[in-house]
Amino acid sequence: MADTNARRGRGRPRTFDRAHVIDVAMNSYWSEDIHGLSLNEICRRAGVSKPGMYREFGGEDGLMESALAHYAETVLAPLIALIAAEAAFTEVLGQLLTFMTRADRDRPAGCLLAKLRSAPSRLGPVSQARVAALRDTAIAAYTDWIERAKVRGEVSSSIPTHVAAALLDTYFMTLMTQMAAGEDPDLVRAQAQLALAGLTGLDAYEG
Amino acid sequence: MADTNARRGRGRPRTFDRAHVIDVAMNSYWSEDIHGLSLNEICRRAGVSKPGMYREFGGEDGLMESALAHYAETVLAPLIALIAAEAAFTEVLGQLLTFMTRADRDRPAGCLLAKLRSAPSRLGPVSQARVAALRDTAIAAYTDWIERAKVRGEVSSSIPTHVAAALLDTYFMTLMTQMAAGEDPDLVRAQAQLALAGLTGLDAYEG
DNA sequence: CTAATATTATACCAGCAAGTATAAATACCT
DNA sequence: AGGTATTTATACTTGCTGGTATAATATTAG
Repeated sequence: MADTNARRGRGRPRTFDRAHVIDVAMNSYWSEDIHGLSLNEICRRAGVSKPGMYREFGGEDGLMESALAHYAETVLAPLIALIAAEAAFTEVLGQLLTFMTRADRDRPAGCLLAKLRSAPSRLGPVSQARVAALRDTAIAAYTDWIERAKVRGEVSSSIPTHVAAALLDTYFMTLMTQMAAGEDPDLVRAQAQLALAGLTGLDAYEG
Repeated sequence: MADTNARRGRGRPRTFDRAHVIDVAMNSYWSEDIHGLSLNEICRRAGVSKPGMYREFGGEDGLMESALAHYAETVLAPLIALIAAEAAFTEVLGQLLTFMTRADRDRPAGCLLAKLRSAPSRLGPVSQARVAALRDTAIAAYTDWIERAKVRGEVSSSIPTHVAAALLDTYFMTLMTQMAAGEDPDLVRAQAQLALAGLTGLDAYEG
């Protein structure tokens, strides 16, 4: 667990806790305005010197990429797994919407990936590459999801898969941005149900 | 027209062209990354000194608000008028989508209001207030539009008006952000048609 | 006990931001 | 002509940023 400093050799013993720094960075980027959050400030919060940060991550870009990678592993991966599961389309969609519009006290509102995607100028090349890769992963998962649902007749085959996948990607990002902005979860969810009703062919408000 | 300096009195004659400065600022904020665009740079582009800028607009906040107000008058007002017109809901919606997804060489891609709304930390209090007011205006226009369409049976009365209005607001902002990001206009439009199909009850891809 | 080495922490650098003090310039009025 | 009012332009301040040079510190190897 906490033995990030297992290796013993010559030289001054390491006090730099990589995992802790990544955790601080992830939560900071996740919960606050990215444009107003400097590397200096993260160093302060993590109790780490700036040269240490550069030694470990190579700079702001590397730190951001590491934070995003950690976010993908711990937060995004379970959602991708849910999408890949064999369950009814509307069932999975409902679970996703419920999860995304839940006001969770433990974790920040919104989505770190959505934030970084809407602030590309703030990202270095490494972070941008990771953002693009995560986006591709998501699109691929949506594409597979839609195609499976079409086979089952849960999604109309008249809707081009790439359009449906793009809409899921687009709207989930929008939804998480709304949640990050503190908008009313009920209204956010109602909008999403209406926006995504076209996928299933059902009216969101019928019956 | 060009007589912004009509008044003659004592003192050095004014060379500061307010309308020109607002035009430069509007187009700069509209077409470029707001977080990377400094007041210094706009002064340079408009050929104006910084003290002159402060004298005229009070600072960056005032300039931004003036640019946004000019945008609202020249760009947004015609769209609001279109929405307020008495025409079939799907007809107006189609015109709006066509207009918004058109790659116009004359004006920058995207929407200045959408940009400012997604960068609230970059805005001063005056600009923020104007953004909020414009949003309220838009929501009111959407609300009225939806209600008129419901009376005509063009929009199902089972959809709460405030949800429909919120979705229009949300999705138009998203759409314009996508256009500003240079995404494929055809895909952007297809997504929008799918996302808004639930309003009219028609499948976007049926027949 | 010394030398080599790995890590830390302090203090610095250049660049750019928003905002302002101050002095020069150019007009009208008497 | 000379005083007064108004605008302009130069140059400055302060504060922050990402990034780095340098010196102190703490360990192991011999």
